[in-house]
Amino acid sequence: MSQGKKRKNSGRVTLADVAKLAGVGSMTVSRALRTPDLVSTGLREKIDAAVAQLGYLPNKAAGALASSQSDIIAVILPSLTEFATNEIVLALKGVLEPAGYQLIFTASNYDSQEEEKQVRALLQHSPAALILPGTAHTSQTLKYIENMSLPVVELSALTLTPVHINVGIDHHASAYQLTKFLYMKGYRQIGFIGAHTNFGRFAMRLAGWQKAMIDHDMASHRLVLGLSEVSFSVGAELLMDTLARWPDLDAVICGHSEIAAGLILEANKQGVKIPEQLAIATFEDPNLCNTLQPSLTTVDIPYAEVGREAAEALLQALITGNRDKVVKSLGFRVKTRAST
Amino acid sequence: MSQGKKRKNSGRVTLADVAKLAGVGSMTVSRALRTPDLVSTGLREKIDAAVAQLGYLPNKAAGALASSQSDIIAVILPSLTEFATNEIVLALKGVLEPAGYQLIFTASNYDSQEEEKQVRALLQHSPAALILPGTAHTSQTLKYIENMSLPVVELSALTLTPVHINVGIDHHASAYQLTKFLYMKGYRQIGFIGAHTNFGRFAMRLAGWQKAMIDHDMASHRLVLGLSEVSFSVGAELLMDTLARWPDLDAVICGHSEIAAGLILEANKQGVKIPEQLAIATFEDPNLCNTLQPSLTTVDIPYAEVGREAAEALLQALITGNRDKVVKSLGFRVKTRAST
DNA sequence: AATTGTGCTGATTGCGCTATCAGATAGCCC
DNA sequence: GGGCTATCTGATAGCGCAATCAGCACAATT
Repeated sequence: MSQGKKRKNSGRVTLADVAKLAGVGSMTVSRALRTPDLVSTGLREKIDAAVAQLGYLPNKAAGALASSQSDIIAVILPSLTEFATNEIVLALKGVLEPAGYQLIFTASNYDSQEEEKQVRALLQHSPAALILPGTAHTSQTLKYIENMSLPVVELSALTLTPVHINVGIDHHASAYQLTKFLYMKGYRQIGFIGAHTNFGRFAMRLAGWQKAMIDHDMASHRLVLGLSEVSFSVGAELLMDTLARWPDLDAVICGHSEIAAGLILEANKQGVKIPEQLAIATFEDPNLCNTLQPSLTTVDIPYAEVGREAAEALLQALITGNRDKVVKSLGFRVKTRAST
Repeated sequence: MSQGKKRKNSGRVTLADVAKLAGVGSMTVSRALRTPDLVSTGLREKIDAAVAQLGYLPNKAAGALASSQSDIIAVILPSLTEFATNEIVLALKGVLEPAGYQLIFTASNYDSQEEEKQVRALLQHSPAALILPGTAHTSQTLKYIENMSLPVVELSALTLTPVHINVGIDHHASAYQLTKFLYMKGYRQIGFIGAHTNFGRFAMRLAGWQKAMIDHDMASHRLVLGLSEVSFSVGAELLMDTLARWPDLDAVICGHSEIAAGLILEANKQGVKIPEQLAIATFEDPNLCNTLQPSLTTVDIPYAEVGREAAEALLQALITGNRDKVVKSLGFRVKTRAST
């Protein structure tokens, strides 16, 4: 027997096993798998056969270590359960997975401290790129990112100081436009209902509404903020409260479509006529908003496009190594439906 | 100058850098980070300071290679855009991330060939465990899994030949029960509308409906299968077709809640009275089904519980190293709403 | 006082792979 | 035929970390 090795190998099939079976050097196997053109046909076939016979799977951890390159792209989203998330995830996958990247997702729950934790965890996997929400980041987060010097994408919201690539929507403007739209329709007592309003795009929407109200000489004080989570039932609760508080309200903008949906369901129950007694408008989820009765006027936001554009810009940056700042603002439009 | 190294290091801060700054050996740093109790207080503090000063982040690829252990858990889901997915993902994250694991998700789109590709890609990251849909796997998939000898969870559907841990729902029985429920309510001409019916749980539901129809001496031929994707609009299209084809239909079970939703929306438009003219029942998505008017009778399926139970069983297997087969079937119940 | 622990630390080695470079072989030109 | 690419192959070293084990100081035991 040979004198015991200091450490036993993991038992996996390795490059060396394939090389031995094929009767070549392990470097040739490595090449045959990654750059087949550089290997002669004969050897390549022998190697492919050996790979198939052994069911060899490369160990990417070892590869990443040796080449300091990884095919992992880390994605942090604000939440995993929103319409926007779904659209963006599908778009990112659609572009990046065919290009050979593996995506890892986590959620920050609109909390920059939590985001920092996630960044710390994800960067340990040496990802090829990092995708985050286009919101404020902690200074530690920025330091980590700088240390790793990798391509970074900030998504969904536009930011004043982009790290690298920033693809998003001007949420402030979208709320402004929506408010203006209601103004044009003749509404004057326009309220705003939201929650989580200190975070991300919701804060921007609130500000956009306020600005529009002031610019058009309307009173901007009719504001209700739910304290708990965003959900149908919160919307339902808020309806009667709001009406009791401001009986003269003729329209309301909801920061989230879930809340708007809750409002409508409750209005139907209570016999409040939409839009005759109260017009409702909101953002984002066309599927939900079209399902409701009456259907809901929304600002349609092209999240799929946000994801696609971001992924494509990132791919460019990965290929060319170019780290110039890229900022792209995508449009939106008010989609009129029955609720206004 | 020293004679140039054969390869330059990646520029990252490494354990050795931290060690040098703290004036200790790198092995001590490694210990201080992973098993702080084994390091004396003085050194530990010096090391912590050095880590903070340098912003050191461990390289998990290197760690995984050295220890042949990884904190990655690979998850393959049938689809990323379904209610079930959302619930399961949140439940898995809720249990496994606090335990220190990092989840990677991909989708197989109900295609076992695609699943095989995903398994091949994911196993290259040497995950600590693999979570897949509890459906049939290709023989190559099984071979890969066997070679890696890692804990495996099959989720959502029960399988006849579990690889290891299998937590799921008896979808066949759920459809049987739902059909029986309609029978008890007095319906006799019960149809089934679906799509994707050759895959996963939808096939089981179809079979469950058929069995129940036969067992209760009802005619089991009123079946409509949409060819395209599952969506509201497909449901809308199918309604009038179905009614034209089988005017005597008094109830219909939809394999997917999206289709049921489409049916209801279209029925409202066309003036078809639900449930007077046609009762509708379906599965899964309580949020959607409660939002619709009339609300939809469903089989409620506790996907969150599926995810949680699976994650906990997996955690046990990871900790104890136990590879005994575990099969867990979770219950379901018919939730009566206005549509029946 | 000699022995045996006990607690802590660091040198060395190897995980499986790829970068690098040195050979080997074949083809080509003058 | 000798030199010279062009093309292919493999030996070696090292990526950053953790397993292993040896060493060392000091306490406890007899």
